[in-house]
Amino acid sequence: MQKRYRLTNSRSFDYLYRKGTCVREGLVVLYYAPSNRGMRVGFSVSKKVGKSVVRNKTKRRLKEAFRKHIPEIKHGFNYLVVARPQLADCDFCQIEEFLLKVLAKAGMTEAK
RNA sequence: UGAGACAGUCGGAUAAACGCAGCCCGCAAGGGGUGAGGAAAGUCCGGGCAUCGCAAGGCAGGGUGCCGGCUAACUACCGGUGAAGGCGACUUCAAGGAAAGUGCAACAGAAAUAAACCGCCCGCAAGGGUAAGGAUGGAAAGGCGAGGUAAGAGCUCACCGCUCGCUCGGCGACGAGGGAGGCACUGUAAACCCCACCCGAUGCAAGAGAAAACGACGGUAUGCGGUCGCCUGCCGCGUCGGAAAAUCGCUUGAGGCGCGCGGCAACGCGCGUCCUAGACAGAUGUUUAUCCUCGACAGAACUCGGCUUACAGACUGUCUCGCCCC
RNA sequence: GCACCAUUAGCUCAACUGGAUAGAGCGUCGGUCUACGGAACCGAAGGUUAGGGAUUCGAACUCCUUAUGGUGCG
Repeated sequence: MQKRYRLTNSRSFDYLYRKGTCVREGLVVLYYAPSNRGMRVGFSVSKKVGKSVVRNKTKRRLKEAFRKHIPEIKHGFNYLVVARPQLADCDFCQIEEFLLKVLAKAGMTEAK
């Protein structure tokens, strides 16, 4: 995922946690809020998920899943994807499925 | 063939497509190449590097403690000595001083650093001699045997231990031999302590750029401040905002690999060769194909040398003890 | 990343300078009382002193090491 799509400071994270709309689906939680600088996304995998190896792997898979679907996702919003602990046990297909579901529930996927 | 000791190595492979982080080439489009570990971990020691006030003196505090070597440095590495354990290969050990001084040693026991409860002997008794035997304890006055005696006793003797000289070997710790003393002198220093040696503090969130203009508050040296707990000494004259981000530090280093030489080894020297992550919400994933033994512990954040801890499985070398066969 | 602290019964804390049996409150369980319950009173159970090793005659206490939890520094 290219750098221009990333959230890069903790202020944005705090803003999304406080003011963003929250949608839960399965083992993935999504926060989103309107943005005036295109689309940006951050990923949060806490220490509850596991050790550093497990957390990094989970985060990479989330990134890859998000990246595959960037063209279908509405721009003009900031997103924050939070992983729940059991997500570390899922394979990539499940993670992708959870991500698409939560985005659909939020109404952020554009009809093809 | 079985059991074991020590040392060491590897840590799924190959290919393609789409992606990610630096780097290089290119005007651009794009292309090329590189990309986690043996422990990257814990942060237990020691350095490099950086800043602080000249890093100076003293006290306090801390660390280390057989000998020799190695190193940038270390108590942690290597080799040896001694002690303990193991049939053995081999392993483990913070291993100076208790005769500088102080403290502690519960309970038990007659008695705990000191001598008399029972006992034994002499004696009518009073009293005296004695440290063999007894129970306690972690520790009980060198051990054991013989002589000796009223009974006993290093009182005497042999052996062993201890202490102090001597000779020889070793750089040394120490070892071997032989001699003398005649047992005074319990343990504990990871108790205080003594002796010897070492240590300034803070850590890349260090710090550099970086210095200010200006504004607000305070207001005079017997004071205040200044990366040492205290003192001396030294230096400066206040505090806050301005000030936040980007950049640098940031990867060529006591570097890796190979060969040769010296050394038992740690390690050193020489030659050749390679450049091999450098992010800052923080880079390794997804899909497909083939193969196998179906893949453990685990993710760099300034850096290096050690230590410790985690680890599926596979492999190599040297050695020890047993059993069987020739 | 760096610097530190703590761990004792189910919970909150004691235990002196290392000395034998690790103690208190709350909670739990049993009993007395009551028609029943609460309160009160009586009694009991509950401990690998976080794990391992070392020093010592002897360790909750001293030393080393590991684990877990927590704190500070932008």
